[in-house]
Amino acid sequence: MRVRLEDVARAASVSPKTVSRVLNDEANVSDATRKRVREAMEAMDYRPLPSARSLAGNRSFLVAMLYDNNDNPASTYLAEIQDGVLEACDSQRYSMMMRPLRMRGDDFVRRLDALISDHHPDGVVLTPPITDYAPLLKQLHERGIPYASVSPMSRAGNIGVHMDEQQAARTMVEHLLSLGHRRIAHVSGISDHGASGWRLAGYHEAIAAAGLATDPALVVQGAFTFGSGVAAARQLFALKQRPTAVFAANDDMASGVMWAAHEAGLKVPQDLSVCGFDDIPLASQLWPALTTIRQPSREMGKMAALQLLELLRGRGDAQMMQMPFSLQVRDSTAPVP
Amino acid sequence: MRVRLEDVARAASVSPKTVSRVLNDEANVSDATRKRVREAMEAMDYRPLPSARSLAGNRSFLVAMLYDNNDNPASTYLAEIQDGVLEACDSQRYSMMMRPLRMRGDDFVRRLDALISDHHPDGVVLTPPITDYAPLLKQLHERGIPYASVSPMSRAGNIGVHMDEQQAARTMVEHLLSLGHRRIAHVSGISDHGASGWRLAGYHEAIAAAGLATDPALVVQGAFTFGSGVAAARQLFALKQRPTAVFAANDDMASGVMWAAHEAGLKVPQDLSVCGFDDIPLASQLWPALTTIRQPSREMGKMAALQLLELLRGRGDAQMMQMPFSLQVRDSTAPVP
DNA sequence: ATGCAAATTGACAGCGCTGTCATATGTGTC
DNA sequence: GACACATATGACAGCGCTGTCAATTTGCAT
Repeated sequence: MRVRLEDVARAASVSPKTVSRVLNDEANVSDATRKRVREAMEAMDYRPLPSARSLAGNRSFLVAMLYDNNDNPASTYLAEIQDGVLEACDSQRYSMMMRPLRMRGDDFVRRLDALISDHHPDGVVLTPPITDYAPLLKQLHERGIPYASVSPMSRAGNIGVHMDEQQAARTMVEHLLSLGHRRIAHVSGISDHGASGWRLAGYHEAIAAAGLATDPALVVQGAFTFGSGVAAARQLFALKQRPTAVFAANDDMASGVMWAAHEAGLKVPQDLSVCGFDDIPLASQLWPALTTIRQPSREMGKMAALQLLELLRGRGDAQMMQMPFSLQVRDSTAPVP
Repeated sequence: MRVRLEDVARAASVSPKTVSRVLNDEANVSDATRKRVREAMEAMDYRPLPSARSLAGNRSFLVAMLYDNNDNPASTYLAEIQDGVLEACDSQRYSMMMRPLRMRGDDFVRRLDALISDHHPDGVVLTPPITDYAPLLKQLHERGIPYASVSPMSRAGNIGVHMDEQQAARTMVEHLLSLGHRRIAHVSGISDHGASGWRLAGYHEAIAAAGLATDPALVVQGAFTFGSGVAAARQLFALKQRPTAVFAANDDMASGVMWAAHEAGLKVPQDLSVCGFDDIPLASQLWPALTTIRQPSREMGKMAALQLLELLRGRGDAQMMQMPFSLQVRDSTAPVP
């Protein structure tokens, strides 16, 4: 039979309520009693029943990780974040649940409400691209659900983690500039993903800082997919003065650019330098291996979740943490011919 | 304030117990009453509280999806299965939870027990490679936890889905044979993954059926990683009589083989045909695009979960379903020179 | 109509925990 | 030593639902 809180109480010769206090790290338990109870719990391998705790305490010990699977077909990026969030939740004996949530569709609020009513998460972790969707944040506020974001930008008042994508993009373009490139193209992402804007801004910033003129023809809109990278590259290669380097806003599109280069008979990196963003597994498996930006996704998920849990515990010191990126120079970028 | 079962009961002029019966699709409720209760639920947008249901009913409405993240670093394969499982669970108002579980380590049973005691899943979905790990299955039986597998083979008495990997591998090799290849190599996977054995068996079967002698030098052990594919290929290319085609047991290794071919100055597919297994996104993004086997991962996850839910509902008609595979012929395989 | 089994409905306790509030025990002050 | 006050502990109800079992109604053969 299951060991209940009452059993522990009897074993430790205290009231059930005191065991409950120890279980929840509440104040007003003497050190001696606390120790005795802890030992009894340990000895009996006591495991509180989540449903009973939830019912009585009106909290679920559940964190939901929200993601938009519409524009994010089964990406490894999300899987890594998930891994980190899970690790953080486990460490504090919270449960974690993945919940897809399409931004699109007018029944968005209803679907979000259903999600909350059905699962009662104590808090949620938001992942790109739904970190900045206003109706979502508004609804979470109204429902009183705390949240933390894994976000491409820092937003006042929010907690979670962010990586300075603009700075990362700028660093990437500066790498190309240092190799002597002057005609540097950019393939941008879906415009309503925050990330696209920041990466584009970093590109512009670097170009401007180098004293170069911006050529609108060198910026082509993509959609974060392999195919859109191919299409964008074809467009770029058709220019009278084709670029000597292409910076794609993610690795999938960069792969597409490389594919199109093959197709056009351009050798990478001899004739064309190509670089991406994200460092997906594919990046190091391509031939040549792709120069890209690496962000610590797993760590970001973990940190964001820890911030959220901090908030749930009532401690006020949760914050927005900045995470580092790193430039991965591989074989797809080389000095300008 | 939250709408409770009691509120619905009052609105429908029945006892709470009757509402409970309707909620749980139990027998012995007249059609008229059932309809009236359903309408009241609908009108009031009633959502049962999971924790109360769990506590009173001794079931969690939770399905855990178990995976071994040790040899499966953030793969899209798992993400797709997860998607399918989630869809199935949602459709029956069950919750779903991902739980990593390393097979390795002597505290395996303790970790599994902790997982069960902490979350109380009503059932679990097993994913490769832990579908056939005997201590796991034994422990699940002892704890009385039903499970369904997404498995590379059919095991008597188990429920879930399986894909005939041996047949698929055989089909792939037959494709190479039909292109005229006779010296066909195989790069196998980690030996304690069930999948490796079945794919290897399919390879042997096809070779034998074609009346060819098996050459042990043409079968090289890999580890399902890109790097191990490179290493295996180098070994194969060093043979006096090198193969004209390589069938790798998964796409990552096939990519490695292609990389090594580049390195060795061999053109794919002119000088060497290469094919893989799984159809990961990378497969169609490689240049040349990879010929491979596609399995309906998402659908498999969904079906496995539905079988499990069937079992949980007490209906006895849950079974092991066979799922179809499809040969994706792309650009990495061509007639023998 | 009458009796009897089957179908339908309801009363009530209790799942394992926590919130509220009362009680007991210690601590410092003059 | 008497008092106020803080700290520590416990008694008890109840969270929202379901299991058990008893009560009632219905259907059907007589």
